[in-house]
Amino acid sequence: MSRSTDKLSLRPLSPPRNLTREAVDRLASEITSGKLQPGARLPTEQEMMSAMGVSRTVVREAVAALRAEGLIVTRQGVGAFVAAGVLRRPFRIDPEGLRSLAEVLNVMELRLGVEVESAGLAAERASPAQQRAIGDALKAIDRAIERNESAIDEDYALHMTIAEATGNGHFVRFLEYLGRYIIPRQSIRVESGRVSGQRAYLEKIQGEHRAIVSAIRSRDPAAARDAMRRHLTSGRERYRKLAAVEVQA
Amino acid sequence: MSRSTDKLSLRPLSPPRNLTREAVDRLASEITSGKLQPGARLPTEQEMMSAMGVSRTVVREAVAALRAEGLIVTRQGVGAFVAAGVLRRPFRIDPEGLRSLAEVLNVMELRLGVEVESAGLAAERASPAQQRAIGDALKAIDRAIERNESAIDEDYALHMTIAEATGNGHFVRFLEYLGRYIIPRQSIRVESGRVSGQRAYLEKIQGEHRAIVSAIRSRDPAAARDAMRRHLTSGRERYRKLAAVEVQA
DNA sequence: GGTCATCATATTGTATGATGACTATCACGC
DNA sequence: GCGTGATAGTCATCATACAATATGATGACC
Repeated sequence: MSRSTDKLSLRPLSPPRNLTREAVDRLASEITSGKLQPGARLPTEQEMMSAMGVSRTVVREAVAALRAEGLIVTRQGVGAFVAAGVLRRPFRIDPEGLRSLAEVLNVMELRLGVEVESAGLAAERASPAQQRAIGDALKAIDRAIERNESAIDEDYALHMTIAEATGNGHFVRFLEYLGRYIIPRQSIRVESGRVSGQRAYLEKIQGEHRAIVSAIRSRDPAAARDAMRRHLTSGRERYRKLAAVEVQA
Repeated sequence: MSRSTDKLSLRPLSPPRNLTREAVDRLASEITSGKLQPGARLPTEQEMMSAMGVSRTVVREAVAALRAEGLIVTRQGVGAFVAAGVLRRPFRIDPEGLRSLAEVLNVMELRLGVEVESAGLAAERASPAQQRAIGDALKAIDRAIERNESAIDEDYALHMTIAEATGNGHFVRFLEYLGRYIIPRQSIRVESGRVSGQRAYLEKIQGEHRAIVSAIRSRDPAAARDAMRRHLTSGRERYRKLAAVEVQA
């Protein structure tokens, strides 16, 4: 830590230029830019080799990568073709972009939209068993607070149980996908914060949780949505303040 | 067409089992099953070769595919490792699953959550230029209706402009991803429906659009959210009825 | 004239060996 | 202890060869 290189900032240098990676990018851009229409045939491996000046290994690995991403399909003895469903590429959030506070907040906004609807649908549809699961998840957070734990996992579990109560698997999967981006960061604050304040903070959050669950119990979608919106909005504010403190520290 | 092969049910044979594909599946299952924890090191290429009895070409292509999917990362001179963000795999909706009406409705629900929030944020944040773009998109739909067109593209464009007005790129990208799943189907109805009813139907939808845009213009997030919710909810109902008719036909 | 077997050719799939580049590790000298 | 250099392990790339498959042309057969 005492090294003087900290302030030198002679980093990124060059991103380790990797031929395969380069080839993948080039081909991908040809496709996504529309130069190669869906169904169109790609150049043969030989042509790509000479065109890009690389060996067949590189070309084949690039093709394998694009095939894995679903961008192209290959047929032995025939050639490689742009996949018909290019437009249906997976939705993904670049983890690298999450370095900045703004990006994290952006993801939280997306999550908010999904979770608000999730709470509303849960209020409409939750089965008795699901209602029970939600109640159990709520109690689990209580117990974790009692044990003076951060209750991160239990918190995530509650949101997940609510998503499951929508009966719509997409909500669960989307939250599984997004949740991981958001939750871990929150642990930073709890761990680094003063322990005395943590308890009060968790109690406040738990109050918001109770409002959500209560609305779901009474089958009031509008109230459930409002409660979830308040919960996530204040959570976003908490995160924003925390991050601001961290930056200046 | 008069051939009797129609009833023979000669299945498309077996999906051409190629070694690379097989290797990818095997490795991927090792990872997603948790046998290989994030950060764990994979066997060396040589070990995988002898373990699976394939050539290095196959191993390397499999590794390239997994790297493209973000499941593993390779470091030259060191080895291949399970990516730290395995849990953060891309969110994707299996197009095959969309055959059933229920699945399409499920996707529409997810979209509703995102778009409702999108409208709310647009009402809060839309810049003058973005407000203008939204107004233009609305007028474009009017003109399309005037021309007796289905206005599918213009409809999609309006939703997109609203998403852009959130200033949050994730909303745009998410809608780009989801939109394609939903919109195309709607065209079926319009095209197959009686033309006389189409006009009235489009006017009704356009009324909903106007309510959304008006709320965004007056910077009323709650009203914008409500209007968008009504629009998409009734859209969902329309689709449900239509699909029910189609099935029995 | 139409159908089918056969062949030539093009292309992707797989195998193998060699070489270069990068990294971690450890012995060595200071 | 700390930097230095040698060394071995590993992935990255290249080159070549052969196998498997698809396509179109050609010709035999009825």
